[in-house]
Amino acid sequence: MPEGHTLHRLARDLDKDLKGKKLEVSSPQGRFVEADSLSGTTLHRAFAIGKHLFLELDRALVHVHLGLFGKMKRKKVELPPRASARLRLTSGAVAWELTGPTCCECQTAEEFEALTARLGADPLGDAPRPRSLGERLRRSKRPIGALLLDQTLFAGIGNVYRAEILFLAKLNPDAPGRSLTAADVDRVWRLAKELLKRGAEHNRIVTVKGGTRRTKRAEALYCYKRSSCRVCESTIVRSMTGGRAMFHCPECQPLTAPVPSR
DNA sequence: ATGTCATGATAAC
DNA sequence: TTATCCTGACATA
Repeated sequence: MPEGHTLHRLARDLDKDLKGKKLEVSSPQGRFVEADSLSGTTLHRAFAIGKHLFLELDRALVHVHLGLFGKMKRKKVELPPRASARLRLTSGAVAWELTGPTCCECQTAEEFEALTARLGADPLGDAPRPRSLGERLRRSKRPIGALLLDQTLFAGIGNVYRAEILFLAKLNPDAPGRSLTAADVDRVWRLAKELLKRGAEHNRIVTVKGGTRRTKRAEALYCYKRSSCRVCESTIVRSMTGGRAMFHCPECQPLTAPVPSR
C-alpha cells in the first residue's frame, strides 16, 4: 500500500531496526546485482522523500521505489527468504525483505540530486510549503484531481489520498487548478499533511474523523472505492482523472462551489 | 490453471 | 492516450 506515508513509516522502522548496524545484504531473487558487494557495510540512516526510500550505507546510496505492488516487510531471520525478494537486509534477529519494487538501485550523488530536483513538495517533509506550489496550481488548467497525483507538484500523494483529500476539501476533481482560491490551496495542503501523517502513524490509510488503527477497513474512508458517500449516502461517482480511477461525491463535491446561504 | 485487479510511473504513439 | 514493467491475492473454472 505504497503512498508517501508508507515510505516515511518504512524509513522510520528501518532506522529503528538497522541504523548503525552492520548489515548482511543479499538479493535472493538475484536482480539487485550490487547486493553482495554491499554486504558487511553499515546503515547510516534510512529516509524518505515522497514515495522514494533511500538507504544510506557506508559508500553507497540505495534507492527504492515500491511502485504499485512493492512491499518491504520485517520478518524473523530464521524464516527462509522469499524467492522473489529483490533485496534482503539482515542484522541480528531481524531481516527486512523487499519484493516487487519498480526500482532498487545504487545511486550516485548526481542521480540523487537529479531525482530529488524534480520532486515537488512532500507533505511529510520538514520543509514548509514552497510559495511556487500554490502559484503553479492556481495557474494550471489541469483538473485538481490530476494535479494532486503529479509528483513534481506534490511528492507522496497517491490515488487513495487524492480522493480523500478532495472529499474533505469539498473540491470537485474536475475543477481546474486555476479555479481554486488561495484558501482552497491552503486547505488541500493542510489536509495532505494531516492525513499522510496519520497514515504514517497508523501504518495504513484512515481518513475518517475519529478513525484509529482499529477502524474497520470498510469504514476507514469517505469515498475511495465506495458505492455511497460516508457522509450523505449519495451514490459515489467513479471516473478517470489523470489516468487513474477517481471517486467523488457529487453532493459533497459539486463542480461549482456551493454559494453560502447568507 | 487462468484471469483480474491493485494505494505507481514511464516510454512511446 | 496506450503499453509496459514490477508481484501477489483473490475469484472463477
